[in-house]
Amino acid sequence: MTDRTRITIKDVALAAGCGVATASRVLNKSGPASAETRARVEDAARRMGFVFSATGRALQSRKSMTVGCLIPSLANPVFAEAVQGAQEELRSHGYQLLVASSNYDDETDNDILTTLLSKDVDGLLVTMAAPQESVPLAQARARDIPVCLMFHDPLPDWPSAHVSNAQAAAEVARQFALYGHERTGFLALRFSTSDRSRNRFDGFRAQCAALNLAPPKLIEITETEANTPSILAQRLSNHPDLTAIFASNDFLAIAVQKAAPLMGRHVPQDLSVVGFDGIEVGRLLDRSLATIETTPEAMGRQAAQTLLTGLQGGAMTELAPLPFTFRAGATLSGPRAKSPDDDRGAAQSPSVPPFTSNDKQG
Amino acid sequence: MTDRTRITIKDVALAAGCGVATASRVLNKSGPASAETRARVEDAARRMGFVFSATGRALQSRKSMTVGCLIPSLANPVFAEAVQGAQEELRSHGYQLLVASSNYDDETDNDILTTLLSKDVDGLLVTMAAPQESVPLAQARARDIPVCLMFHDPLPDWPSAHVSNAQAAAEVARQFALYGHERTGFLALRFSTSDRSRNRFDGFRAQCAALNLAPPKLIEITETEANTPSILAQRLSNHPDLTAIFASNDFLAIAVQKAAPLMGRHVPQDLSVVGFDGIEVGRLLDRSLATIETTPEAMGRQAAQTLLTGLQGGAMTELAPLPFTFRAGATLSGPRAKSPDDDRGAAQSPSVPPFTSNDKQG
DNA sequence: TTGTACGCGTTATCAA
DNA sequence: TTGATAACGCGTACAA
Repeated sequence: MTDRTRITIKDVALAAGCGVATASRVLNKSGPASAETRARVEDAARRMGFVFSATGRALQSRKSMTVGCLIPSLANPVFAEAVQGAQEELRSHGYQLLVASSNYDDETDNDILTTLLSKDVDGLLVTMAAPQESVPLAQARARDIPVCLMFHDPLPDWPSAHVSNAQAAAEVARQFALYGHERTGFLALRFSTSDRSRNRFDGFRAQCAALNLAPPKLIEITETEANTPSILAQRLSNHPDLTAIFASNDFLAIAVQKAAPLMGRHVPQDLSVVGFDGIEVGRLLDRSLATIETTPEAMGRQAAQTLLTGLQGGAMTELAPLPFTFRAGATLSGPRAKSPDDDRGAAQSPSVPPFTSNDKQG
Repeated sequence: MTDRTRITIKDVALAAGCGVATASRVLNKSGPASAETRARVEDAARRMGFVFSATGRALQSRKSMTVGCLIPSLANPVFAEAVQGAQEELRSHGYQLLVASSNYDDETDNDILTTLLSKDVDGLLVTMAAPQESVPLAQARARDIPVCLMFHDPLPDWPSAHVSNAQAAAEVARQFALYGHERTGFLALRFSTSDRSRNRFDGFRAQCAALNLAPPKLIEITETEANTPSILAQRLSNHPDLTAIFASNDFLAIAVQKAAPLMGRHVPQDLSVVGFDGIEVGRLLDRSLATIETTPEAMGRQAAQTLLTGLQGGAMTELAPLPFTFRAGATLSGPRAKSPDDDRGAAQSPSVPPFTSNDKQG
């Protein structure tokens, strides 16, 4: 009954008793055709269940209508949501998304980019370890393929959908100062390979200096250390003087909360913790997590929109940073030593409202 | 300097002073070539930064090395993790993943499938509302394109990576019975369009009957209702007699926890709640969520593996269900009325250990 | 209004 | 060992 091979426009033309060019014109509404042949072609196409081959089309038109997307991992909801936003935006403009994740591996980043390039993607959405040094990313540029980064602070050569990591981190320093903290730490995963993490630290350190806080201690840990509360506790107990820790993402902040009791410290009385990202979970926790709230889906959407203008031949200018919000939470209070009569450890509000980056810049 | 157009094998052949066929053989190591020409070709290719066009290849070989993936949403970590698992597995075998999400919309499901088909995907990984009635899915079958479902209970025509929704739900009924609950409810989102939800309800209801519990009340809600605690509380307060609720996923279960206080009921003393999926968050909550724990990443991986055998021409047999675990949590205890001296509402352990599907079947 | 023929980048065939 | 050529499915220039 049904032929098990692909139905091509040639088959349709044959069945409709016309040439392929005519069938193409009818099916694409791209040229003249008599009402009668139009009917015959459309009928045949419908009957046979004809669908265009995007491959043949891509080869001919040099447009694959496909965008490549490279991210560290879909297991992190921050990235998954960004991809979700980008996908929706692109699909509504006829583009499909080729998605691959690197598991935070530098070499895999470039392997994936090379593969995506060979797939003839029309554009690229990228979050990776080292965009500046990536050969395949430079090749994309050389081939005039629009690229938009996500999550990265803007780089000289590449537009990026982002929140200002430095400004957001500075706000954390401000909050710590408001609550009376003086000795703080910055807890980072993959510090050397993540410009996002480094920029957060830089912004944090600069603002600490501006506020006359002690220079923050940088505490780098591995994934294993992060996932093992006892080990994390040990690492943290090397810094008994710190009263507040800024974790470079929410998962790390939550890990600190779990590790704190193991070193005999209570959050927030003995140790305040602030995260980054604002994942939904943070709200639902026993002690709601104080954090910088971002909007990953909007970020993906913005990146996609910029890419679309690039795809249409427009100029891709540097993107304005997306807004972030400092979200107050039960993991941040004044340090016990500094306020001896505050034994309960309940979060005390500082005299200023939570900061929102919207307040500063549109 | 650099030409802004794609470098093809023709360019390489020209530069190496040989024919395209020879260049192809060298670059693919697919045929004979003298050491000397081999060197010239490889050198030219490297110099010019040549990469094969997967499009040209796909057209010629009728293999796109691309797999289409349709899921409801990447914003749900359960699906995102499954995609992550599948992507890793497929990439290690040279396949790329074309990902699209439908936002749980029936029509979009089919639109996306049609698009993926036109992209000449070699295989399909699918979670959708109504696989049985999908025309494009049937077309995939007609074109001999391997398809593996994810999350769906096995259907007559399609293999599916899954946990047994009915068995898992039955285990929840068993737990409720152990704790002395008699009047239970099943809270569902998109009940009519989700076979997963329906199968959970069926399994739950059947086991309730087997255990002489009252038939569970089916409570269907909309997304809006789920996201607004006050409304959800109102909906739930229509069922004051229920002492335990089985929510069709963890997010719903968490929503119930948030809504309960609004109707003056405490979890778990006045109302026990059990979820489904076992998302990481549940563990970290104030009251850890009792739930059915599943392994979405393994599910994606399994689906990908099956698909790979199909891609290699092997037979895709029905898949054994993946293991699930009942995870005890602080949201489940005995009903207050049934154990009047248990005012604290602390979870009391029943006399049997938590169930794991591994115990029953390999 | 219609159809023929070419080229997109690749690989397989086949003759040299 | 090599290279010319056909074919994959499509859109389009061009001729009819």
